[in-house]
Amino acid sequence: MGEAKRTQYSVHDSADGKYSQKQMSLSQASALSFGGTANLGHAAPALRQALLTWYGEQGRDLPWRRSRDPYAIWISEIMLQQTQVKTVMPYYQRWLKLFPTVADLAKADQQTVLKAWEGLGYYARARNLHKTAQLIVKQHDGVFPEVFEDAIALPGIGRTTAGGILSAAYNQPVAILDGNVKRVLARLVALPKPPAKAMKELWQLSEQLLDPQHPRDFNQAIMDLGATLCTRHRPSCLLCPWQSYCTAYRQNLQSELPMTESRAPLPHKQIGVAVIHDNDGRILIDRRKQEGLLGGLWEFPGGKIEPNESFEECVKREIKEELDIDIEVNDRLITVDHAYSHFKVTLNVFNCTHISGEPKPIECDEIKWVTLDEIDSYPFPKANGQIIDAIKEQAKG
DNA sequence: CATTCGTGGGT
DNA sequence: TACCCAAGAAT
Repeated sequence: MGEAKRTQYSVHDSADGKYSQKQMSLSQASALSFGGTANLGHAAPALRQALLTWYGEQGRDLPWRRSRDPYAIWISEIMLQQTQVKTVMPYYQRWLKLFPTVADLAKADQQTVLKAWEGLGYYARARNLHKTAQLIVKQHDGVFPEVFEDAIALPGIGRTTAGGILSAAYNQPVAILDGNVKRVLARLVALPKPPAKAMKELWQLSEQLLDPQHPRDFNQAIMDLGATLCTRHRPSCLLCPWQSYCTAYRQNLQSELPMTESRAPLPHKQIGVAVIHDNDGRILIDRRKQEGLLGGLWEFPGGKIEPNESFEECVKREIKEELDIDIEVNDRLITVDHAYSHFKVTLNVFNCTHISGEPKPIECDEIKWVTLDEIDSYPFPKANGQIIDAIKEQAKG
């Protein structure tokens, strides 16, 4: 190789700035020839063997792995969607004590289910768990379905989750493609594009590699590999059972892969929020509609500020529109900044006094006046926790 | 195929 | 600090 091999250029098309800017040499870039089905068929047996041996020695001891109960495994798979193991652990343990069986979950009311989920985020997962539990009781004799087509037809269960459950609970040879597997495979073949742009190829790879003799352990093992060694930052390649098979490692690209797509900055919204007090020491809360953001959870009413509007005007207007009552807007209680997955908010929270009118659920499902003792039994979004703390603090002092 | 869905942790 | 990302699914 001559001088050309050190030629620096962006692998990505910087013209549209879509991919993050990372530099690599021409020889490295030319090695990124993966397109379509990778030729890993011949190496699959050796890859399986190396991975399973490593898993036997270094695999994580996780509570749901000690169980073969499809219900418990299902719960864990849903909780683990876009959520780290460490975060899930306490929720998982509490959940199984609250709802030990599918039947227990099915007969619970949604508020109890959402309260158990409170703080985990992506609340459609909890609503779908509840719905699906009732479906399993009614349509599947109370047992999580063993047929892939039946499983993936259930609310909240996609291809990866179905594969995760069927392989873990029933040892079925069904492939998975979660964040860990995507990253591991992207490095293994030095995938020359963001995983999101190569889903078909990655699924093929996952299916091709899956050990038909040990699907349960293989799927768990490849996830462990991604979670503990083949991490996003500073991967431990020297300890990796796939080191000698890994194209990224061979090309010293492990820190550059997988490729990422840069995202537009999140929009920021200013929200006016009302903590409405009545004359009996109660506060008004409302339950959000089932669909959309934070569906089914409780909140303090309010809404987005309009151009050339003060926070006080915003709060008074929103409360009139949403509840059809008149209030007096008093002092600012607290200001809460919070980031959701696709936008940021500042909650400008004001103490308010109920003046007149019976509140109507115009843009929500339900309204309640609650005391500070009762409020803890309602599921609230994370950002509202600070507001509740501030109200309690205010009541003390 | 792109967007909408939470929250906590890491850099 | 600000941004990225984590055992994804639904629309």
